[in-house]
Parts: sequence; C-alpha cells; structure tokens
Amino acid sequence: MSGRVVALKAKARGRKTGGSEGGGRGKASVADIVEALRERIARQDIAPGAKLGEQELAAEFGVPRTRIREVLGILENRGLIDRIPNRGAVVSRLELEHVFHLYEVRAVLEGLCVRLATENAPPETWDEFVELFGEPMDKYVRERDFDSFIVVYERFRRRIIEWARNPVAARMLDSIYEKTNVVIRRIVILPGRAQEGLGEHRAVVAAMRAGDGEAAERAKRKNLYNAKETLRRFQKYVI
Amino acid sequence: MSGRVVALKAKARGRKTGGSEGGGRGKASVADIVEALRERIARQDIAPGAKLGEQELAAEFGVPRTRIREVLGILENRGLIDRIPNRGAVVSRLELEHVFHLYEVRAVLEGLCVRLATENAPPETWDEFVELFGEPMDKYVRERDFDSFIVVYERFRRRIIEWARNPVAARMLDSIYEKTNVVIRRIVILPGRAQEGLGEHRAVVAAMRAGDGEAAERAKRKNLYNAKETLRRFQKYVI
DNA sequence: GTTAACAATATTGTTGACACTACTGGCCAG
DNA sequence: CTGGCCAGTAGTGTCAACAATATTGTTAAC
Repeated sequence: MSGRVVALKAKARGRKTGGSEGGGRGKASVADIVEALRERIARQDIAPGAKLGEQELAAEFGVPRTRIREVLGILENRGLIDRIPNRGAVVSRLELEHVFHLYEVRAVLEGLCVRLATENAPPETWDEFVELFGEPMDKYVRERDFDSFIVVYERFRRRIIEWARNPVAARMLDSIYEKTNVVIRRIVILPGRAQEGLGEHRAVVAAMRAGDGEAAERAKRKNLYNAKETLRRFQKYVI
Repeated sequence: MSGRVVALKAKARGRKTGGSEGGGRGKASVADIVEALRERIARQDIAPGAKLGEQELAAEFGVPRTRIREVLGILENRGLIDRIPNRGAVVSRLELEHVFHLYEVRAVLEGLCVRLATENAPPETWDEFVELFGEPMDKYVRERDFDSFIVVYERFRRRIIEWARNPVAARMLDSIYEKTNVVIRRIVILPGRAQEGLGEHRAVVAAMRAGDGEAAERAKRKNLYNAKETLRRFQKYVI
C-alpha cells in the first residue's frame, strides 16, 4: 500500500568524517541515531505504522546492525516504536485514547512546572511573554500564522521548564512532547482554538508575573484541559 | 572500602531448566534479568555505588554477555545505574535533591490518579480502605508495625492506579517508585510521620468515598508535600 | 621509601557470522 | 478457479571471537 517515506539521503558509508547525521564528527553514535530517528518520527517524516528495517537503517547510517538494534531497543521503551518478535519494528500509531491519557498527565506536570517556575524565577522573567502574548500573538492568530504562534508557544514552554528546575518533570514532559508534537499542531488549527488558547495563556502569564504560582498552575491546567476537550470534540478531524 | 553485597547464589550455569531467576521456564530472557536486577537495586540487595560487572552477571544468569549488555542499557536509561565508558556500570546513588524532585512529581501524579480513580470507580470501592485506615492502621502505628502499615499503604496505592485507568501515569509512577522505595520505608519510621500520614490518608479516603475527586486530589498532594517536608527536616537521619 | 614508567591482566566495546522465524510465490489437488 | 501445502528468501535474533581501553602489579631510578 503506502510506500515508505524514509529519506534516502546520504548513505554515509565512508567512515572518517563520513557521518553527517547528528552533527557529530566521526561515525554516528547510538545517541546520534536515536536523535535522528526521534526527530523523523516526531515530524512524521516516517509515517506511523511504517516499518523500520534494521539492515536498511544500518546501511543508511553506515553502522553495524547491532548498533541499530540497540537504537531500536531505546526507541521501543520510549514508546515511539512497536517491536514484534521476528517481525521487525514499526512506528507506533498513537491511539486517540492514548493521547487523552498523555494530555491528562501533561496537564498536571506542566501545572507543576508553571508553579515551580513562578516560585524560582524573578517576576521580570515573564515580562517578555506578557509582551509577546499581547499584540504580537494576536496578530499571528488574526493572520492564521500558526507557525509563528507555535514558535512563541514553544519558547514559553521551554523557559518554564528551565526555571522549574526539576529534571524529573522535564524528562517526563519531553517523553510526552515527542509523542504529541504532531497533535499539538493539529489542535491549534481547529476553529477558535488558537484564540481560546491565547486567552488562557494570558491568564497564566499574568499570574506568573504577579508571582501567584497556585493561580498560574490552575490556569495552565485549565488551558490543557480545554485543549483536550477541543480535541475530543473535533477528534474526527484530527485522527 | 565496602565490599560487594551481591548475592552469589545459584551461579546457574546449566542451560536446561537452569535459570531459576524470574520464574520463566527455559533460560532467562532480557526482561527477566532486568526485573531481577531492578528488584535487587530497589531492595538495596546491591548497595548504591556498587559495581555491576558484565561477565559476573553473565556467569550468574548463564547468558551471553551481550544480553547483560542490553539489560544494562535498559537499566541505564531508567536511571537506576550509571555507566562510564570503558569503566563499567554502578548502581546510582540517589542525591537528596533528586529525591525532592521525584517527590514533587509524584505528588502531582498521584494527585491526578486519585482524582481519576474517584471519578472512575464506584464509591463502594473505597469502603475497604475506610475500614482499613480506621482501627487496623491505628493499631499498626501504635505497635510500630510498619511492615503491615506499608502493606496496606501499597495496596491502596495499587488500587488507585488501577482505577485511574491511565497507563501513562501508571508507568511514570512506577519509574518513580523503583527509585524511592527505599526512602519511603525510611520516612515512615521518622518520629510522628506514620501517625501524621495516617490522618492525611483518612482525608483522602473520605473524599474518595464521598465522590469528591478534587478534594481527594488536594488531600493526596498535601500528604506527599508533608512527607517531603518531613524528609527535609530529618534529612540527616535518612541519607 | 617513594614515585614514575612500563608490562600484564582484566574488563568493556565492537563486529561479522550463524541460526531461526515469518513472509512470498509457485505448485498441486479438489 | 480456489484453497491449502511446500520450498525459497528476506529479515530478525543470538552469539562468540576480536579489538580497544582501563586497572593492577612490577621494576627501577631517584
């Protein structure tokens, strides 16, 4: 049916200075390959359900198959791929139910981070975002410039996690993002969602600027709860 | 300095019906070995900082070294061991700061699960625990029978996660428990903590029985927040 | 007696070869 | 023509030998 979507570039067979993947000099390490594949899966360069052949990947990255095997092991227990014994590995399809579960967890974890960040960072930290979530973001919404919208959104998210100073939460949120990245981009284009989300974020930022961590947490939770409900309402158009 | 604490039993070198570890028939699979080691680390049968030799483990479980290698890889990105290139693997020491981070995350995740469980389960589900957290637990506390105390505690926890019906949260909480198991047992014996925790849990159970998910969530959070504060106060005696 | 260089050993890291399983296509019987 | 059986093939799973690196032990010079 649907053909592979794997990029066939490079083929990097050479050894010295050969591996262009991951930016490392020398040949591609396990971490490099994991990162490369994680990115492809997150951006859906490889479609969900598509097969990941070990030999194929080994040839592309110019590494022995054993190393690919290790990579697939890591990707598997991160939940990004499914492996069936003697059958190979395929990119996980994310069930709608699973996405809801992810959103419930994401809500409380981001709520936590927002609260911690409010407590840890000097209030002026958030001035930048009070500004951005004002006129500029309004403009993006009006002009349907969702890419710029998401860039700011991501920047805010990263800043929060940075100031939350909790590596455990950061790690868990990362593992959620790498699975829901795609969904986020689809939710934001749903009718009225960007506008609504912007309003919710203004509440979050205002509370943070005011130093009220608890209020910020509640606002952030509500934001993600609403996002989930929008998703539920329009699920037919998303999945 | 401190010698190894590794159990030297079995040495199971035989192949057929040899691997007694993990309960599986035939030789030990990767999952079996991971589970066996996870358990040992959680129960501190292997001391933090102790070295895990590949050949040693391979000999003990009667499997090729490659398989042990895979196991160590899994344990590493679960955060249970640290691996230094060409030096080997050692059991992670858990820093006090890290434990606080884990508790912050655990608080919001268990809070979530308590709320979800209250929404999903029929109220009668919790009658059993209303009962248990009454007189029986009081008795355990009075008699310093912390083992029984923890058994009930664990049972309650499992029931909550079961009814929360959120595999994502369940998985994340598991990864927290396997690291903090030891700490839990040390907190509960701190002066007054068991009594205090019991009171907090009665509030949780009461709210759940009454079907008030939000109140139950708040109560559960408060419970873990207090546990964390107790830990902070007595940190010298715990770590 | 202490320290530095060197050799020996033990342990981790890497790889290609071999074994096994599941799919593909052809063949034959009904 | 259809359905099941069988062999061939492609791909995954397993392993044991080889290479690289760190640690330990030894010797000799200061």
